[in-house]
Amino acid sequence: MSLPTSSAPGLRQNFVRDLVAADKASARHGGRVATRFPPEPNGHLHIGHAKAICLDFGIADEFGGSCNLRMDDTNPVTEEEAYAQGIMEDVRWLGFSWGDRLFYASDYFEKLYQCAEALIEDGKAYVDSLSADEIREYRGTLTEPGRDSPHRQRPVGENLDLFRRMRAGELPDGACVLRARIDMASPNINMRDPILYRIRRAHHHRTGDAWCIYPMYDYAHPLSDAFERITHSLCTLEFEDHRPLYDWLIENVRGLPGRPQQVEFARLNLTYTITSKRKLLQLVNDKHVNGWDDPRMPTLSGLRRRGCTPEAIRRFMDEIGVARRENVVDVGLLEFFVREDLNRRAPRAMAVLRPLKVVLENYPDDGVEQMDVINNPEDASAGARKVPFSRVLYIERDDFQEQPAKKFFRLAPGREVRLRNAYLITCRDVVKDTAGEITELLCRYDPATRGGDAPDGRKVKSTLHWVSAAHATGAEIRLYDRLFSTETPGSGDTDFLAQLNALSLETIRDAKLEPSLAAAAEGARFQFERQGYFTVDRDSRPGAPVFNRTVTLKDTWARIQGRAE
RNA sequence: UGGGGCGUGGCCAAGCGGUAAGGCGCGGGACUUUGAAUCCCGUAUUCGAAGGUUCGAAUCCUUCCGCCCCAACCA
Repeated sequence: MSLPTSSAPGLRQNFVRDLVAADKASARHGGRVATRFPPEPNGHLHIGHAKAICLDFGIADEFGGSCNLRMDDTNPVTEEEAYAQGIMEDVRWLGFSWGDRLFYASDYFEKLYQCAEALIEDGKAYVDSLSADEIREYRGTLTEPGRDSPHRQRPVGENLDLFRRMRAGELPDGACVLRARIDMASPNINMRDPILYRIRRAHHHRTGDAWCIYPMYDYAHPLSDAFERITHSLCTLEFEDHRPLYDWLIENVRGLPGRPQQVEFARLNLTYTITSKRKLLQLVNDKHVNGWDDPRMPTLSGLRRRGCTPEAIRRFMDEIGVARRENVVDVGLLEFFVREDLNRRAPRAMAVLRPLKVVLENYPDDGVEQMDVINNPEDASAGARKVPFSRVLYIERDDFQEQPAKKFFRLAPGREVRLRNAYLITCRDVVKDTAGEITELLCRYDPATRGGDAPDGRKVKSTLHWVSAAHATGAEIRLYDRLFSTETPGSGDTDFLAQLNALSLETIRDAKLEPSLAAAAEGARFQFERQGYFTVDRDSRPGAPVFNRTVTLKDTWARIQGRAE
């Protein structure tokens, strides 16, 4: 009954796949598989949505089915066309295609309306004139049953007339609603005569002012699924309690062309990561970040700008699986896949974030050599380049310790190390200013070690990256460490803003880069030796690129600090 | 005695009556012109707990414990 595991690239651990496979095998939906990804265009997609996207499109892909992109735009007050456009861009970027199957729930408004009239005619829906407060009161509580509305027995003809007047705009906002007639005593609150339509005079981004009544999610969703002949309507766990209502509508609305089934799975939670649209919107609105695509944001556009690849995200989703269990995945796992992917494709480059001057006393004053450097040891096709070397260089400040700690292998007085792809050098002296700050290192190089190998076979314990001072390109580098927020996922309405301290952004303005990087194109990704992976930001200026750090090397800094102690 | 879900190592997660996959992390080793990567090896006598059924249980039954979701004219 279950299909071979790990057939498709990804979706390995996945109960949904087994379920769909069983349905397909038993020809439950005529052997068809049709899914949909139904975002509400009221914000931008984030990493949590990526799980749903990979699942919806992945399942369709795996079973030779189709996946529709449907904008769930039934609430005009929060939705905008610009968001819909952003959503499309993000889904495409992630690597999925909906072909010509782009839909809007608002396209179904007329159809949905006709279905509602039919429901009324069948005695299965009625217009309620209670106020919102009264409806809440009549609904009962978690432990007490609800009570029938005094309007519950309104005759069909009257319901029809009122509903038509609702549509015609004869009734003010809030005057009444259309409700399904199900069971006010149901233990499932969603079944206590749920509201199907409300009056809301708001401009809709697509239908304009054509409508003043709008369908509720619970009504529009199952019917939209049926209209599109969706077979498997995948959604997150919180909609579990809505399934009986979903099924009720599928069964009680006449003439539906399909009989979709709703299947729920657990949403993705990531440590340190905010995946609440409301909070993300607040970050944007309150200007804690510079827009939805700020590299600190967990939005797909933010991750993209930060240099994260869609391949890495998909691999991540494959690996975390799909289950019905609440989960909080360590963001380090996402970072692992970003590193894994970038390691293969990002060329290496030398960059010095916090420069310390090194003068090679025995190197000719005006000498310049072009060193041959491999672009990516993981990828021979990436080729090689020339990097200028001269008497005055910069190395990383952290790569020197005047009094080296026990496990510190890099440069120290009297010690010999290798400059990557260049020479072995030995530190002879330390120059300080009047304040005692180290201003430069006086070193000697071994002319016989060009390329980094000693003819006599002697070894050094460390290899440093460097940049020729006279040739260096200045750059601005933004370091983002551990994304977003320290708030514990799922902690609800805690003051997450107070915990944004991990939304750390350190900007280094005087970093020194090897000259080849001056012309790096926007979006290009590099691994700066031992500093992590960096991406050229769109805000770069000619000759002075701006880099965002995509992700650090595996715990580099923690290890260095830990071992240096 | 409201309803609906879920509990497998630090984090995910397979398993569906035959004697605990895999990934991340972690520990150890090899290699190394990035303390990265790569490559080996190790990492749950145990599946929330307690009973029971069975030759045999994480898988079946019973009870208990814990966690999540639901009372928007949001989705």
